Amino acid sequence: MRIIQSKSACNTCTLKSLLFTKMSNEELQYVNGFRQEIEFEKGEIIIKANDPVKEFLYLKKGLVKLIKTDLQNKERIISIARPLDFVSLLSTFSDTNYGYSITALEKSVVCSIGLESMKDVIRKNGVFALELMQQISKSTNFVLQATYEIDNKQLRGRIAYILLWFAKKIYHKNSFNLPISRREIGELINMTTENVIRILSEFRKDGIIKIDGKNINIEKIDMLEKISKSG
Amino acid sequence: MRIIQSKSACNTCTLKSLLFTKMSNEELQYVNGFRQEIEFEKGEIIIKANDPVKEFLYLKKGLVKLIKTDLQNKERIISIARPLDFVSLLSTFSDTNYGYSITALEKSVVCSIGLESMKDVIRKNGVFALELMQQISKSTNFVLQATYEIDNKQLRGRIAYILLWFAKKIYHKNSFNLPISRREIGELINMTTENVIRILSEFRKDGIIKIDGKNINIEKIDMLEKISKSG
DNA sequence: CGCGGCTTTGATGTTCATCAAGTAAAGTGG
DNA sequence: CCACTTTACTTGATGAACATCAAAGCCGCG
Repeated sequence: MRIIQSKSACNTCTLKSLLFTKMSNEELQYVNGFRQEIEFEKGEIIIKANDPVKEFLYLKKGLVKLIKTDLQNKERIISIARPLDFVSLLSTFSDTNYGYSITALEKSVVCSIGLESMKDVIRKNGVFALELMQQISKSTNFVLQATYEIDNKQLRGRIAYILLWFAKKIYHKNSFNLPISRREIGELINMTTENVIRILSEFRKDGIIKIDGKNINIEKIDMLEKISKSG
Repeated sequence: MRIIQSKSACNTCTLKSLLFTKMSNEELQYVNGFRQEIEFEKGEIIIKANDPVKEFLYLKKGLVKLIKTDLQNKERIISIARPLDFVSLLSTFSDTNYGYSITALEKSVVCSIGLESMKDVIRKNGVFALELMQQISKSTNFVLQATYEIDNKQLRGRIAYILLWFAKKIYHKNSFNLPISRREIGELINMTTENVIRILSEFRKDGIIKIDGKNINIEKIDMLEKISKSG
């Protein structure tokens, strides 16, 4: 973890386009004063569950995972977030403490804005608040939707679903390196490591995908679609 | 379904205390002009999935369920909502159409406020917006949290969990009438009707609960707690 | 009165987790 | 840089948890 001496500022940030268009220049400068850019190495913990929520976080570069740990210490990955995802949205405005942990899956840069300064802007700028609300709802909706979909599928359907998700939503191509281990895939789609491996092997034997370590090559995307849909 | 000619208004409503404390009197009167009170009989559909979101809904009286239907037409109950729950929160500000259906489990009265009038207030009143945001986050967090918890338990744990939930969160006593059928319990905690019945019978035989049709009487609440926790 | 939906119990089969055991890969410390 | 340890990956065998199928009684409703 390393705090970056950033020369950039919110109002000139190329990423502000997404959400912060509803903020005035003054407001952007204001929150910029409470902003830090922090770099995390692969594997580093960004937020620990139960930490107090003191910041509004968003991901500028990299890839992170959000994890919930249950009473039996079993981990479940809630979501994998890419740049521009507002990674702390699930807890930021509801709880005083985080309900999950956040870990970097690759070298990542996070913008951390002091929570109180964000709240100040929200209180004063209802248009921005509305925009942010829609963003929060969309994020949580996505997580809920995905969770239900996955849990209704059988194991083969889950693997198909997640491979398609990586191909379409994260990497935008049919060949990519998995950013997570087999075990983590299991935590993401609720199955054991052994079965993740078994079914990946099945898909390989059936000629649906090619595997070389973490590298995945989707050969028959229509088959995957079918398996994913049929459950 | 019947529109009630209500003599009451938002600013005198006893329920405004929860959320609408952050609205001014003028604002309350304003949204009141776009407000309808609607009564639904048990079993009536309040919102159908894919309906356009035109209103902000909250439950004044009764009990409702939120249902998601998947591609295989399998239903899953997302949540059961009591009065003061803002039943449409999950979709209201994120989608143009509802992602789930809402059905009355008993005779219910719903306040329906025109969405645009609500948005007007949000845009002008950031303090209210912040309050609403926290409410949205709490609702979705609860749903997510419950979903993960339930899915990590085995069947006996799920039944124990849901019985305790009804006793503690809905009826506030150890004897109550189930508002839903065995099949619906299955849809709520992700198991088949047969197994819901089977495990309820087991609990009965073990003297943990008494059952008479829809009436449930919890005899050994500590046992239920234990079963719920141990998974 | 009969029909469909809800409830119940038992029998059967499938899906999946668990256990075991071994190989490969990746850190770690001297 | 090499021995050592740990972590990731892989395959097979076993058993448990759960869904599915089947059959019958019950109740409310047209």
